[in-house]
Amino acid sequence: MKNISQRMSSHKAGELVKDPTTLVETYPKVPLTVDCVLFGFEENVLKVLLIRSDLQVFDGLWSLLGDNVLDNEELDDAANRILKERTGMDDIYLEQVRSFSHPARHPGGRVITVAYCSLINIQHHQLKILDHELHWHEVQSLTKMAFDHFEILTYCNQWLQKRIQEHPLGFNLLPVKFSMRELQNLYEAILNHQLDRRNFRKKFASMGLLIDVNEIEDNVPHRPGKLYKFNFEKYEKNKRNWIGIDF
Amino acid sequence: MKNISQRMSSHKAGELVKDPTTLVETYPKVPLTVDCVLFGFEENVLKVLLIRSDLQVFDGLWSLLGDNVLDNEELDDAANRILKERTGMDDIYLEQVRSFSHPARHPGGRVITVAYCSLINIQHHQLKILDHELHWHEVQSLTKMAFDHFEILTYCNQWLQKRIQEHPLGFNLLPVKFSMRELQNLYEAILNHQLDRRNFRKKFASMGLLIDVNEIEDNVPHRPGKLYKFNFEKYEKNKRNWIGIDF
DNA sequence: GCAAAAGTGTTGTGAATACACCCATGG
DNA sequence: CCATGGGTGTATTCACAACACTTTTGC
Repeated sequence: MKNISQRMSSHKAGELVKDPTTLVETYPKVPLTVDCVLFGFEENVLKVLLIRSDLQVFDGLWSLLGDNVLDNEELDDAANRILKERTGMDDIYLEQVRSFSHPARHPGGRVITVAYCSLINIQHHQLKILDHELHWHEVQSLTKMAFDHFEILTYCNQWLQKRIQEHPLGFNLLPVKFSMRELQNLYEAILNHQLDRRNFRKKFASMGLLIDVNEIEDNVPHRPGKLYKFNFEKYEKNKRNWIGIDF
Repeated sequence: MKNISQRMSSHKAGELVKDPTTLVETYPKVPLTVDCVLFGFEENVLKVLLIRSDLQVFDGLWSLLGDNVLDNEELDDAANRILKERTGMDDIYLEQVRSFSHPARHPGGRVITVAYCSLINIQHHQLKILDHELHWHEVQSLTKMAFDHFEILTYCNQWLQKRIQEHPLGFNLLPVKFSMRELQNLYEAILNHQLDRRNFRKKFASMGLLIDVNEIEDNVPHRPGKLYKFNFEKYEKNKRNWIGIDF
């Protein structure tokens, strides 16, 4: 396969390429997939939606939800399509994380994949995941998966840990109305770290991004907590710009 | 082109795929390139290394340094290869940023590209860039480029702004020995923001990651500043783990 | 009244900010 | 001696961390 130096020497320096289509036809082509890491939160545990691998070499192992990218399909669209096919939902938080390209990552030959993270509220789509091949798995309990999917999951989990500290992603995993306790449980589960309850509440109170909906928890065997929803509009308006060296 | 539902219906549910190679052969294939955003720093200005596009439709426009990914080549390797071909250097800071996949981003048809950022010290490789098609361009002065490269550059520039505040990347753009003034100029150029000189020095002093090499600047028309080098070993040992909500 | 979690305030410490003067060097 | 930028210190403000008691509800 030609690399750029060889191609460049095939036409005179300074001479312009008139037919880009012919040029592109000389490029090697690779099979490209998107793998979605669908995170959810249930019973105070961070979970990920997995499917049993249908490859015999990975017999019994779990894999991420992936599919090949279609002709002329944007990667974002491919990820949204997979999400829709699996959960029936659209308008879901979804973000590209990174590409994985180890030549031997797929037993069927060279396949490059682009990992996407999505955070979904498990309550909101329980209907579609009755398919017995799909399963919400505790993130912490996984060690081995099909392909390089464990590596991808680990990377996305770290990405999520960092991301959730700087952006209000967590609210996508919670019900629209949630208690402070639920919010804190979510952060503790994702960060895998205990947080001081008073300081946590103080922090969110001082941000002024939670709206008290004047409702309280129901059916709890103790004093019910107040419910809040997140003020996405205010957040979008006041997004801060970071200046500050910190490492 | 088949998507996953169609493929899945072509073999019985529960039946395992025995020949992954045949499966992969059914995947659509796309031309894949890597584009390197090579940042440099000179005359207190952030620059990027560009080449004149050799496509006629982009006549006169500048483009990033890119090349197609070779068969069985890792993306990281492709990026390093391009870097080596263009600057003659290896062991350079290089990181994958994200993929760009708009179907019409390349006039020759569907080409997906993965953007990499690299930070290089302009002084260290002046020899190889005498090629008249290569040029260090001020990042701030660019508005229009070939392909979607202006979009990629803008994205990478923002990525760099964030990254440099949390990781000691900046030192890759400076000479091994540098003055506090040079360091601050670099940060101000990248962040596009003035910083208080005393607080900047205090911050870096308190981190304890700068080694005083007991040398001073030369040939400056004023009191010469002390020179430092960055203590990469100490940084690697003490890398901090972030816990803290901030948005 | 007991268990269980909600709700709340203060204090200390360290970091970021704002700000002004003297010093060393070259010309 | 003058111009230029190097080098330093302090006071204030703010954010974070640590920490304990009272309140409300279900049972």
